[in-house]
Order: sequence, then structure tokens, then C-alpha cells
Amino acid sequence: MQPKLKDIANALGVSPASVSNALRGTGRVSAELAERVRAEADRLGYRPGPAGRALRTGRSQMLGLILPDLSNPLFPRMAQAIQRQSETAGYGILIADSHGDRGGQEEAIARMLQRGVDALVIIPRRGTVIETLPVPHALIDTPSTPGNTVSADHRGGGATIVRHLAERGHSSLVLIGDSDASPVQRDRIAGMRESLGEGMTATTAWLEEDGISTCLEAIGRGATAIATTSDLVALQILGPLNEAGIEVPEQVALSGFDDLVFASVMRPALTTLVADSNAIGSHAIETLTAILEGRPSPPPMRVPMTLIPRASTALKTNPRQETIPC
Amino acid sequence: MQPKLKDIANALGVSPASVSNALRGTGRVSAELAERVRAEADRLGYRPGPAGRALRTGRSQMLGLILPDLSNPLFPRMAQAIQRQSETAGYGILIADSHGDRGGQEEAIARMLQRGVDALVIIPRRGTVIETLPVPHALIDTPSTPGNTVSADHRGGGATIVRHLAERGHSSLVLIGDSDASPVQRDRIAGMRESLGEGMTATTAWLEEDGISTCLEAIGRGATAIATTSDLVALQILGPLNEAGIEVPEQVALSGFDDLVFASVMRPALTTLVADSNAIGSHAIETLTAILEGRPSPPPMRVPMTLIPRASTALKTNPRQETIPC
DNA sequence: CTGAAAGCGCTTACAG
DNA sequence: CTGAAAGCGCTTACAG
Repeated sequence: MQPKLKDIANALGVSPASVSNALRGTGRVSAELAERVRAEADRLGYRPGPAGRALRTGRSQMLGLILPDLSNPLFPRMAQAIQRQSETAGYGILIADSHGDRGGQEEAIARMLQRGVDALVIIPRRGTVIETLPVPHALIDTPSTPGNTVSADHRGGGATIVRHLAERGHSSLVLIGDSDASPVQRDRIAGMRESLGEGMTATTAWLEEDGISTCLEAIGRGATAIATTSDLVALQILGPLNEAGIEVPEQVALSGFDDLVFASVMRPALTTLVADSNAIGSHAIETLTAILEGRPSPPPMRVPMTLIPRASTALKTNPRQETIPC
Repeated sequence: MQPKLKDIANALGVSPASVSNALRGTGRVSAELAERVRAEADRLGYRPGPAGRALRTGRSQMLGLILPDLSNPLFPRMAQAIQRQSETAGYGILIADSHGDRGGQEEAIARMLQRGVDALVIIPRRGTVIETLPVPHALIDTPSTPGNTVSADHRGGGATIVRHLAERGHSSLVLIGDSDASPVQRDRIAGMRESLGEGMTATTAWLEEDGISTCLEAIGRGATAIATTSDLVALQILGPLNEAGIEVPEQVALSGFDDLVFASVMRPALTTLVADSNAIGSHAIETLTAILEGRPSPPPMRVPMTLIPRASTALKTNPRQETIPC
């Protein structure tokens, strides 16, 4: 049986109120009594039970984390960062995924609220708008999403990879994503387009819309670099490129996004960009705990994406090279 | 403000006790009153608050999930399966990871207990023994781990891939894992070794112990197939093979384990084996809820691993082919 | 069949 | 500085 507050009070012949005050540093308690209480609490290994505290304070000391899809390879890092940060802040993390659809997201939020979470961290489904919620919440989506609390600077990442390719002599690019229904992917592509330099051209393609063909055609017309919105997209393009006899990076440069687990280990190793998940997680948690604890809450934050140059874009390309027959 | 039990009682002019009994189907309540209570509860959108219930019943209706490392690519699927199953059973899931070491695992367990979880699902760190715990727990490790509740049949998976390779004419194999400190990997390799047929030979290697060199040497001596313990290991071997001028699957067959996200999309697509995460998750949750709710708890379970044949082992190999110069 | 009462373990005004 | 009391929202014996 776990020791209770009353056990300490009885052992010391004082009231439970004084024990509680001594342990929390609230109310007036003499230093001497406080010390005796702490010693006895340590001896017994006492920890306040969550149920009694929650009932009295109205706070569960738990945060809910809503993910669109736990099996998405990008989310584990976020979940890990958020879990560790919230633990440091003294909150537990309840998880739920949105079961792949929008109704699922609303249900997941409703379940979390019923379980009494003090606040929510939400990584929303593509383009979902979060209605008013009865608890504070932090949104991790894209800087262009209204109400976004913190996220990677996807647009800046797009700009960075295009500059990287430009420095290597690439002037004709293919920009390719999975789906333009994704705000994250749209922002990455937008950032790429915005920073095309003088004389640079780019074809945009989406995997959903026969993007592989579009991509191969553009290469046939002289494109020398493919900037994708995700390592997974890059990996999916590698096969068709090989089959078409196009070598990476010798004939075409290729880049990804997110530094997924296979990016460093595939051949050629994939140039990619990644944001610091811990920075994102800690800003989300800091924002929430600030609100919960009455501190001033920080402004929204945009975490930069860092380029990780690898073999897939290592070669300098002569912008006037012959076009590859397709 | 969320409606309380008392609000329903007041609105109907009955006691909170009757409302509680009506809603839970316990105690004696007339059908007529039960119906009125349900109607009013629906109208108000009443849900019992978790704090009051937890304090009274001693149950939090939450399960803790302890993972060695949330960022491990294998765990998201498990976490997702467990989360969904426990949700169906009416339990929330608190997550914690072990921060990469054994002490971290013990701390994570202690934190979960302090938060009042009713039971734990533990995917233990390599070779960790779980001491006695004050709540029921389900262990997901390997069938050979004492106290294991449910897990994939890693040994059977090893046997399956070796038979698959044997059918394709391979008789000289390399079996390679990351680390023999991992019970899962040891079981997979053991299953492989056990089912080597007549006249088959195999070299075992570990990445940790310069396994790549061992592997290349074995191929130099005539091995025609590499069975790895993980898709990630297979991916890591592909580069050195390419550099050595060894083609997959033309000269050497290659297989993985776990069907990670890149396995189907890499080139060549990777033959692999996978267990049904939902089956594992639901057995773990069923075991725990059975104990918590006083039902007979099911025996330990071993979930079969299914072969997913892909291009990387598609070719029949002549066992007497020339050896490749190394 | 129904309701009044007690109590789960805490914290927080409040009185002394 | 310290303690007695009330109460957070529920559920469960128990009395009527």
C-alpha cells in the first residue's frame, strides 16, 4: 500500500494540512516542522496521489498529444521530443491518433477532453481547422497555418535546398511532392519557387498526379536536379530513374526532406533538410505550461531547417551539359 | 462548465446515487427512472469526470506504455496498435520512453506508477529483466523471454526466410544482424540456423563486429544469399555490395525483417517478414484488461511472421554458379 | 426501488 | 505558526 498524506500526519502527530503545506511550500509552516515532514515523506517514499490532487485542483497534470497517424515516419521524433519535454515540465502525455480521417481527429480530441487533460498538443490533419477548445492547445503545422504555435520553417527549407542546388550549377529543376493537399508540402515547394535565381526554371510535379512521368519528361528536356518534399518521395523516384538509366548524382541531383532513418544509409546517401524536433517540442510545451501556470506565453516560433548535404547532390553540374535523351 | 452528476440529479429531483446507479446499470433502479436519467444525461452531454471516479474506485482507466526508444522505426506501429486497442477497451494510453538506457526504463516505470496507471505494457530494453511490479503488466519481447506475454515469432520468421531462400536454390548463406545483445535478433538468427537443410551452410555476422567484412568475405567464398535481421541492416549492406560490384538480386539475394516504410519502395524492393502488430497489441491489451476486470486471462501468444517476397530474392540461383571474385 | 451518508486523497481558505 | 473543516465529483455499501 502506497503511503498517504494521512500516514505522514499520523506518524508525526500533526495535521494533514500542515503536511501538505510543508511539502508544497505553501501556507505558513515552521522550518523545523517542514524539515521533519520532508524527512518522513522521504522515509516512507510518499508521492501525492494523482486522483486526490486532480479532484481538488481541477488539474490532471496530463497533456494530450493528437497525431494524424502514429505510423507516419516523421512523427516518432516529434512524439519523443514532446514526451521528454513535458515530462521535464511535470506533465504526463496521453496519446491518440486521428485514425486517418477528420472525424477521427475530432473524436480523438473529445476523448482527450473527457480524460481530463489540462491542454492539448495537436499536429492536425492536412488542412484541418481546429475549432474552439475548452483547454489551451498548441498547434504544430506550418508557419502559414492560422493559429500555428510552432513548426519547422518549411518555406525557408525550400529556399535553402534551391540555393544549395544553384551553387552546384543547377538551373533547371524539378520540384516534386506527394500531394498538394498538404500545407507542409505546399510551403516547401513555395519556398523553392520563391528562391529560384536569375535564369533558373522549375517544373512542379505531384506524385498523386502522375508526377513521376512529369519528372522524367522534365529531365528529358534538360532538368539536372530534383528537389522533393520528402525523403520518401526521393526514394520512390530513385527506382524509375535507375530504370530510365539516369544516374544519381552523376546525371541528376536529388534531395529529400526530414532526414528519415534510411536517408543516411541509402545509396547514394540522400541530401536532406531537417528541423530540430526538440526545439519544436519544447516550444509547444513551454507555450502550454506558460498558459497553464499563468506565465506570459511566448510568441509563435518558426524553427529553421538545416541542410544535410550528402552524396546525392555532391557533384557540380555544368549548366550547359548535354541533355539526356529520354 | 461541464455538467456534473449533481446537475442531473437536481434537474430530475432524484439523488446522485440513483443517477450513478442508473447510468452504470448497478443497484436497483426502475426502468422508468433509468430512462429519464439517460435522457437527461444525453441532453446535457454528461460524462463522468475521471478524477472523482479515480479517487473513488482506485482505478484511473489508463495504461502506461513503456518503449525503449520512440524513435525506433519499428515502434510506431506497435504504439498505434496498442493505442487503438486500449481505446476500444476504454483505457487511455500514457507513453514514456526509456531514454535509451536501463536506468531510464526504471524511471519511466516509476513515473507511470506515480501517475496511477492501472497496468503497464512494456517493450523492454535488450535483455532487461522486469522486477516485480505493483500493477499487472504485459511484456512484449520475444517468445524466449521469461514472462513474455505476446510477441512475434521471431524464430519461426528466421526459419521461414531460410526455407524461402533454399527453395530458390541458395545453399550457402550469410546471416547477419546488428548486435547479438538483442534477444530479438538472436532469436531470428537462431531460427535461421535451425532450419538450414541438408548440405546448407551459413556464416553468422554482426554489424557491431565488423560484420560487413565478414559478409563480403563469405560472398567471396561462394555465399549467394544474405539474410539479415532487419530491413535497416539490409539497407546498410546494399551500399558496400554495390561498391564491391555485387548485384542484388542477380548475384546475391538479400532479405530483411519488419517491412519498414522504405522496404517496398527501395530498389530492388526488399523481401522481408512482418508480424501483425494489431494482433500483438490486442493480445497485450486483452491480457491486461482481463486481469483488471477479473476475467480469465489468455495464455501467452506467439504471432506468426509473414513472408513478403519481393525483387531482392526473386531470382533462382544455381547453387553451383561461379564464385564471385572478391 | 430509492436516497442519505460516507469516503476515496488531496488542497485551500479560514479560524485560532 | 498550526490545525480543523470543507469540499473537489464520484461510487458503494447501507438504511429505509
